[in-house]
Amino acid sequence: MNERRSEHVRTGNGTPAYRRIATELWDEIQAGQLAPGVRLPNEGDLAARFGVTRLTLRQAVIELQRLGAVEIRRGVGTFVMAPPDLVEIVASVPPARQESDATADAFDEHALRRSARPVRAVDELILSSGTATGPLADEASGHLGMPSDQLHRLDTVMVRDGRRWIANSYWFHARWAGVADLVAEHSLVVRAFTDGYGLPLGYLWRAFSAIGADFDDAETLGVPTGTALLVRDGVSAGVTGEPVFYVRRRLRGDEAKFVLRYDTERVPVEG
Amino acid sequence: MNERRSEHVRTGNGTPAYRRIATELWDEIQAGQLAPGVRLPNEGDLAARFGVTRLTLRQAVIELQRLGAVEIRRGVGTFVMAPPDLVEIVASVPPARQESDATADAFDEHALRRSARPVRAVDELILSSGTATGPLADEASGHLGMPSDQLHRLDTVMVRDGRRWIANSYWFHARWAGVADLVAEHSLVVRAFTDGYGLPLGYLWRAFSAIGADFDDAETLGVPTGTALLVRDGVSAGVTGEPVFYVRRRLRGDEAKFVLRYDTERVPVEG
DNA sequence: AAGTGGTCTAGACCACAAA
DNA sequence: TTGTGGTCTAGACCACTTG
Repeated sequence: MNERRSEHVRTGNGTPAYRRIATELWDEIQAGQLAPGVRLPNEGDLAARFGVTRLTLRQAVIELQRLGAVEIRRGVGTFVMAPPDLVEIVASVPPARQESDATADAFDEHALRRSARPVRAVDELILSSGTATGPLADEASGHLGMPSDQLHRLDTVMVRDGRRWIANSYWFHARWAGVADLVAEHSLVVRAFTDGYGLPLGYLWRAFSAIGADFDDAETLGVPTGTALLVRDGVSAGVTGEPVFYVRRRLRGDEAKFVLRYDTERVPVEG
Repeated sequence: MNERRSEHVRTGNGTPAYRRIATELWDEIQAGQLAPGVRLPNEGDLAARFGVTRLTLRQAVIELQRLGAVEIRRGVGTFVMAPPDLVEIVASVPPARQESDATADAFDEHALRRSARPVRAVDELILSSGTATGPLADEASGHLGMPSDQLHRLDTVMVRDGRRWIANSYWFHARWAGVADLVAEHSLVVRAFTDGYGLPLGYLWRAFSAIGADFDDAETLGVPTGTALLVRDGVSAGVTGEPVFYVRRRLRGDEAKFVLRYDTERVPVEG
C-alpha cells in the first residue's frame, strides 16, 4: 500500500527541514510563546538547535520575514514582530464631499490619534519626473484615452516623520508637466493640481490589487524585495469629466487598509 | 574621496551577485527580449553563464518568481510569465442592487468572456468547519460584537475549472453552524445564507489590504509561501442591520483587481 | 532513463551596528 | 572590537516530469 503520501500534516516527514523549522517557529509566535519584540537566538545557535546548517536555518527565518512574523536587522538580530499598526483609510459610500487627499489625510489622522505630541503632516517628495515609457505607460494611456507619447510621468514618495510610507506614480498629459514645480509649495501632488492650478478633481474610478515589491519599490519603501504591497490605482477627472491623471499608489500591505463604509443604506447580498 | 557609495545604479559593484543577475534578467523581461512563455536555460547553464554557483543563480531566479516575472516548474523548467490575466471585480458607487456574490460572479463572467465553450461556474468547497480560535477570532469577535466563544469558523475555497482561486474564512454566531451542510446544495456560502436560510444580506463595510501568503493559504491556493495576496474582508448584516458574518477572502494579487466605479456623480478631489 | 528543479552540507569571508 | 546577519562556493543527493 502507498500510505506515505497525501497526508495534510504541516510538519510531516517528507517536509523539508527549513519548512519544519519555519512552521515550528511560526506556531510558537502565533501561540504567543515567542512574544512580540523578543529577540531570537542568533542564526548559528538556532541552526545548532535544529541540527541544520546556518544556510538552511536562514531559509526558514527569511520565510518568516516574508510572512511578517519576524524582522531581521542586520548586525543586530532577528526579532518577533508586533501585530502591525494598521492605518485605516476610510471612505464612506456614497462618498462624502470635499476630501483633500484621502490617503495622505488618513496617515495624518492616524499619527495624531496615537501621539500626544504634535506630529508632522504627510509630505510628498518627487523622485523623478519625465516622459512616460514602458508597459505601465501603455496602461496609463488606455486609462486616460491619450497617446502615450503625450504622457508625462511623475514618481513621488509620501513621507511622514522621516519614514517613507507610500510610493506613487502619476501619469498625465504633458501640458501639466509643470505640477512638479508646485509640489514643494503645496506639499501634495493632488493639492498642486487643485490649489496650484485651480483644477477641481474627482474620482472616475479606484481599484485595489496586490503585488510583490519590485526592486524600485523595495528601495523606495525600505522593504525586502517581494514584500506584499497593496496597490491602489485610479483615474481622477476634472469637473467636466475629462480624465486628468492616472495614479498608482503602493503601500505596505501589512500596515494599511482601505475601508469602505456603507453608511446610508443596506446593499443586498454579497460574501 | 569616497566616491564608491551612494550611487543609485541598480547594478553597481557593491551589489550582490544574485541581485545583479536578477535585475539583468528582469530588465530583459521588461524590455521584451525574453518574451512571455520562453523557457530560460536550466539553472546549471545559467549559473555558468553568470559565473556563479547554482545556489546563487537560484537566489536570483526565486526573487524573479516572487515578482511574478517567471514561473518555476519543477522537473520542467523556468518560464517567463505572461502579463497576468486580471479578473476585475467591479462595483459601482453607489452600489447597484441585488448581486448574488460579487466576487464569485466576477470570476464567472471573466471565464465566460474569454472562452467560446461553456465554462463551469464558481463552486465553494468547505475546507474546515469548527469553533473559532486564535488571534483572528478575537478580531472577528470585535467586528461582529459577539464574544468569541459563541463564534463558529468556516473555511472554504472557491474553485472553477479545477483551479482554486479564492481562500475564504467566515466567522458567525454558532447558531448558524448548520450553513456548512447547505453549501453543497447552494454552491456558495452566501447563497446558503440567503436562499437556504432565507436571510437577506447586505454589506456593512468592506476593506482591502495585502499580505504574504502564509503556509495554509499557500497550500490552498497553490502558490509559493509569501506570494502577495489581496485581502478583502468585511461584515455582512441582515435587513435590520445586525451583523451576520465577518468574511476574509484571500486572492492572488496578480490576477484579481477590485474596481470601484463612481458612475453617478463626481466626487471632489483625491490623489 | 534523462533532464529539470529542490534541498542540504561545511566552511569561508564580508558588511553592518553597537559597545 | 565583537557579534550579528548577508553572501558565496563546490559539491552532493533527492524529487519531480517527461519521454
